[in-house]
Amino acid sequence: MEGTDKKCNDTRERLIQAAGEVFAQRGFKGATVREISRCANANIAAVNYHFGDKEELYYEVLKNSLSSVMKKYPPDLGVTPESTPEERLHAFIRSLLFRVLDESRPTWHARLMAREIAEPTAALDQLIENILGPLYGYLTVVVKQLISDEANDELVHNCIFSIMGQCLFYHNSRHVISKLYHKKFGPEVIERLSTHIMRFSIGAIRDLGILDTKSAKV
Amino acid sequence: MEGTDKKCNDTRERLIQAAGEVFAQRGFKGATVREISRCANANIAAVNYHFGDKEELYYEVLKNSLSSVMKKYPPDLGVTPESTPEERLHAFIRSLLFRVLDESRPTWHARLMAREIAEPTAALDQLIENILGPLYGYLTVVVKQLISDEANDELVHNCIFSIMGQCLFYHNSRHVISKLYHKKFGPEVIERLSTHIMRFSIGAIRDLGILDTKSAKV
Amino acid sequence: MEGTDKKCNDTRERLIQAAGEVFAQRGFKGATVREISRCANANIAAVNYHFGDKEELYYEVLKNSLSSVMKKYPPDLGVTPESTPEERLHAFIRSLLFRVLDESRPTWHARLMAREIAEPTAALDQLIENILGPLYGYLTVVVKQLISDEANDELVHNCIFSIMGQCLFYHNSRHVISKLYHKKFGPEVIERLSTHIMRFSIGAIRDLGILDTKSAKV
Amino acid sequence: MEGTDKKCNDTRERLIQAAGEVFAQRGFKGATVREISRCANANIAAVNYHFGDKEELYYEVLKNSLSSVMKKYPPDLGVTPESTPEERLHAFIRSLLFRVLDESRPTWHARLMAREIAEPTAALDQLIENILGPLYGYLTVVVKQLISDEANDELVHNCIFSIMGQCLFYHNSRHVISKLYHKKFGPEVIERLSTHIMRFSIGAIRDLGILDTKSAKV
DNA sequence: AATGAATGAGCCTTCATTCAT
DNA sequence: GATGAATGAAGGCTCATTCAT
Repeated sequence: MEGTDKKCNDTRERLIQAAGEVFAQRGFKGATVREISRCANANIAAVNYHFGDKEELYYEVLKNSLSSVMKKYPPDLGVTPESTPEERLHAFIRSLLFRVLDESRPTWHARLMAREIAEPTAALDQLIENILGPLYGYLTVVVKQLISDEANDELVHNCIFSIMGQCLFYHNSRHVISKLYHKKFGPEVIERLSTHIMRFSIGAIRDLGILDTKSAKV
Repeated sequence: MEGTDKKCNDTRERLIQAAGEVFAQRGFKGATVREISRCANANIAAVNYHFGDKEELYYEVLKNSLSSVMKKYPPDLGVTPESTPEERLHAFIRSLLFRVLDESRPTWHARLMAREIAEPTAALDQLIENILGPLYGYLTVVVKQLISDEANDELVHNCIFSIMGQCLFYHNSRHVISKLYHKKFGPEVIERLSTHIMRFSIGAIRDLGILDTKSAKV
Repeated sequence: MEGTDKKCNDTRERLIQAAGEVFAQRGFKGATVREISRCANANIAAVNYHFGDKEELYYEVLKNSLSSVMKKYPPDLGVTPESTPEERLHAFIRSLLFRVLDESRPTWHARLMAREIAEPTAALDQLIENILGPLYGYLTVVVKQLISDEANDELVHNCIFSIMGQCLFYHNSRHVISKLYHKKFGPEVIERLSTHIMRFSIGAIRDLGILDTKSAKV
Repeated sequence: MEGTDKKCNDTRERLIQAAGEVFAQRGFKGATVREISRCANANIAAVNYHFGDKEELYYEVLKNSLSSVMKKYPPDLGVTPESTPEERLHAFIRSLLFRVLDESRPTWHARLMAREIAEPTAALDQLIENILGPLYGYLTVVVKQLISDEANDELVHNCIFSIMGQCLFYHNSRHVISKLYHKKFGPEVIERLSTHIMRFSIGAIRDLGILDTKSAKV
């Protein structure tokens, strides 16, 4: 009994893993059920048997991705209650960069989400609710601490976008960067990039914070 | 006389325009020759007649896009020889944001390029050589002027990426942003965003420049 | 048990039979996958599923044809070890004529080979290696026995070609013959033709053999 | 005036020549109007303009071929009124072999006819009436002279077929021959082949003639 | 529960032909 | 008279899906 269940869950699980890889690499349209099945060492009908159709498989993959990522990378990864806002920001950036750039591990989770962000399907809402919303919320708190709790909302949003944009850029433009500057994103490089983005952002926020405080006073 | 030319070039031109829209919206794989032909009010065989095949049409669209964009938005758009580096940076950011975000005009050019950047085809090299290379080069000069002509190369690159990342973020994450913050990117909003990115970046660069100068002195 | 196998092999087999007919009648280019599928009572995608593509189906048909023909018509069909060379030659001619002309059975095998001989594809090598080579080899032995074991090689080849040519003519020119002489190739006619070719060839070979023996003596 | 006519007839003539080559090489189905037009340095619409459609062009090519061949190779080529039947037969065979095998000249005429014989179109009747009928008729006379004027009709026909078959074999099986025996058909080889066929046939006919005369006497 | 076979819609492309000048 | 553009039917093939076991 357990054997069959195991076999069955095994196939299901292998399909999700394989589909994750393939969807992340080729996109929803570019991925074929045949390739996914082959990568998962499963029958071609297995996808429809286990998930109904290709689209449902995609949602399942994304859902699986969300819970997996939420477990592995809590938003406050590596910070203690006593950490300064600067430390929190650095940890946030570092964590995001590693998730998005490190290709030494099977990181199709982040790459798949990047795809979903750029070209949303019906699953975007789930992604926002479970991952992106909390992520942006956490970053909002950190940025507010850096500026001032009474900071102008628009300014805070803009700062968040500036930080997120810097991080995601390295993923979205990775092909151009590697063609233009022959750069590969090994762990040390990622480490230095995260330091740069942290400094760049903190310098900027301090500057803007002063302006904001002034204008707020007026 | 004009009639024949017009008729003949007309179909070809209509195909390019239609293909631009469809490729930008659905990607190369997702786009179908049938839809493109229909949008262009052309026969389905017209694509093959004028361009040989779908791939060649795609290249032609991109090439057309390049020259069109290069004409409309020269890298130093709106600056005079006497402009300060800050003014140049602002102009650069503003121009980039408008190209990428303004949906009041048929802006498939920029959207198509964003696709090509995220998921390159064989045409990426052309795009880099004709557009992205010069763009990054121009920005490099401006950033160097802001920091110091002898600035550390890695620092300069990182700053460029930070600026580009902030701008492109609004395109790549537009769906998420509009869902999370119900923001639409009208002209005034874009104007304010560009001011923000300019200030954010200049504040940061000054900060980093001081650090860099110090370390250089050591 | 038998049911599943039967159903499954059935479609594949039906496709091969139907493709044989259609290829033999219309040639590789003239045949359409749609017509083959229809003749085989199969879905149009079945060809792709079972054989990959049209070309691979063609090879499979020809390969199937080879083994089928080799089983039914061994080169020494109907002769005993004690048969005289004349009897062997008659049996050879008779067998070849029946294979090529008898339209009372589905003889697309021979007609398909005739096509392949006249307008070869990449599959010609297989045909030569498995069928034509042995066939010509067997005929060579018989002709050598009729002339002399030390017969001039060129003479032997020429005699083989003369014999083969006489036989194949009735296939290649069948339309012209039936228009000019209103001849249909029923079994008795084929029987008489084979007798004619046998006599014609033996008379000729004896004549030439005498000449050859003389010149060899000189 | 003459210029335009010349130009016009020129195009028409070039189309026929080009179509002859292409039809002979690829067959009716395999040939494309585009390739023919290109080979003839003509516009793609020229075929339909001058001939109505592809099929009509084919007929025109064949008709042209007939008259051209009839002029160049009269059935009694190279024989005098005093020639013996043996000399006539040799001349006939030699002429046929050269027409069919000699690839040093543009001999698409014969190759096209060979195609038409193997896979007739509606134009076969013309071919038979104008070329093949007279050809077979001439050969009938020669063979009758060799046997006896009162020879059995069936025997005469069979002998004709045996002779024609030997000749055409070298064309129809040329690919197999060159693969099996690495033979190329240069002028000297053709010369020797025609001598062989002549001897082979005359030897055979004499033999059969004796038999026939005997049976006729009975 | 799980599979290999079968399906039909839809893809890009090629073709002979016709149209408008 | 002659041409380049445009047409639509049909080609081979791929795909996600369903069927029959």
